[in-house]
Amino acid sequence: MTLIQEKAPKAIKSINLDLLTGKIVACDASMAIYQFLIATQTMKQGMGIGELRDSEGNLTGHLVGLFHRTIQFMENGVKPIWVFDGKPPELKSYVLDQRKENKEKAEEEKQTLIDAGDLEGAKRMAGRSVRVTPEMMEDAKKLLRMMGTPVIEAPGEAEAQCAIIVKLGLAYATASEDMDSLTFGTNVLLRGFNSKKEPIIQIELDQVLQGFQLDQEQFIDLCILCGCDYTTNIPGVGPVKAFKYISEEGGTIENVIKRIEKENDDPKKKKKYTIPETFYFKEARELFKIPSAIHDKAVLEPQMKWNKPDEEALKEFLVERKGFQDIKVENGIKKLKATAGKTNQARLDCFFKAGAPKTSTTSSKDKKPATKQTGGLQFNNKKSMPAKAK
DNA sequence: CCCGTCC
DNA sequence: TCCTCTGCCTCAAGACGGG
DNA sequence: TGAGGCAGAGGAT
Repeated sequence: MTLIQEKAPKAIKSINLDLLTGKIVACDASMAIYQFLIATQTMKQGMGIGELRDSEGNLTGHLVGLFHRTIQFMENGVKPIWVFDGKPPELKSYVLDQRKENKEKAEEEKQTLIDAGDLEGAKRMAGRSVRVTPEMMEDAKKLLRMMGTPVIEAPGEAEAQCAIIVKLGLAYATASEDMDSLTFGTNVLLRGFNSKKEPIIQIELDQVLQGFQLDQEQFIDLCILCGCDYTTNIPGVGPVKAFKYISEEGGTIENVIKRIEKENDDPKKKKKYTIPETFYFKEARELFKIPSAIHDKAVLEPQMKWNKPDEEALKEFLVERKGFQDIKVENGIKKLKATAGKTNQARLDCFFKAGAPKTSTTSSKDKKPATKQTGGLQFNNKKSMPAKAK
């Protein structure tokens, strides 16, 4: 990320979501669900950590979050597709085991802190111990389908599937916090939905590549060198060295390794880099180049239909089973219905300044949002475009 | 705007 | 000696609406 | 999980 700010500042833009009116956005569902669950945790005096639950004790924070965010998208004429994870690749199991272990540790730690009366600390730990069960995923899919929103079940990682959808031209951008989407080749990445305070950041892949002077394959190797979920990296090599080596050695890790080995033999150099045996860069590279995902446009396209919300089903599910207040559900449905047609017309603005969103190229130290940005998911309905005096 | 509440 | 870079630490992480 | 702040090792000067 800091690399991009440095070498390709033009790739990064701070935007308002209403600039995406008329566009389709592929959203990483697991990521959002996880964030919603964490954000809805609260400290309960004398009772530890509180979460949103239905009468049977199942967590419901993710449903609340998805319900509202989907409505917000639709109200602004942005059509979401929610993409769910399938099976992670084998190479990721090390990372996943690690995370599972951390979660278990955090869970114990949380309990200890609650018993000790340290709710602040317990809340921090609670955030790390959140676990999303298959049932919760199914609830989420059910809800979104009832809302008339497309749900795609990826065979592999959602990130990868989102990127493929965008590459096929079926969506404008991927919404995720994870930079991996760029490695998978999404043209545009939108991030910052996880924070209600910060603005949305748009990152354009072609601008990144241009700034880096790399092609996509070289970029993949760079990302692997910098460290990814699929394999270890080389200790001592961070983003800066990785970029330097990749740039100077023709953009392949094979060449970088050759160079490192040569420099290791050089007695003048003190620093020796050891390439770990577990540096499975070739396998990782393949996963980025040809990820497990639905690549067939003809299979994806029919799944991408936005339907009217199923009012009866939503009430039954959310009110009867999940304990939502019926007035809120009704209001939500009303809003959803009102968006019919709204999503089909691109903003007039877009015709004038084709695809060039309000740029406030966020260079790292531009201070905070200059224009009192109200928050990630709020939209300036006025003046979002400088009217483009013609 | 702040902060309690949503389930 | 200074500077650059990496690695380790810590922290925050939603949306709504009433007051 | 990521982003910002800080310490220390190693190279550059």
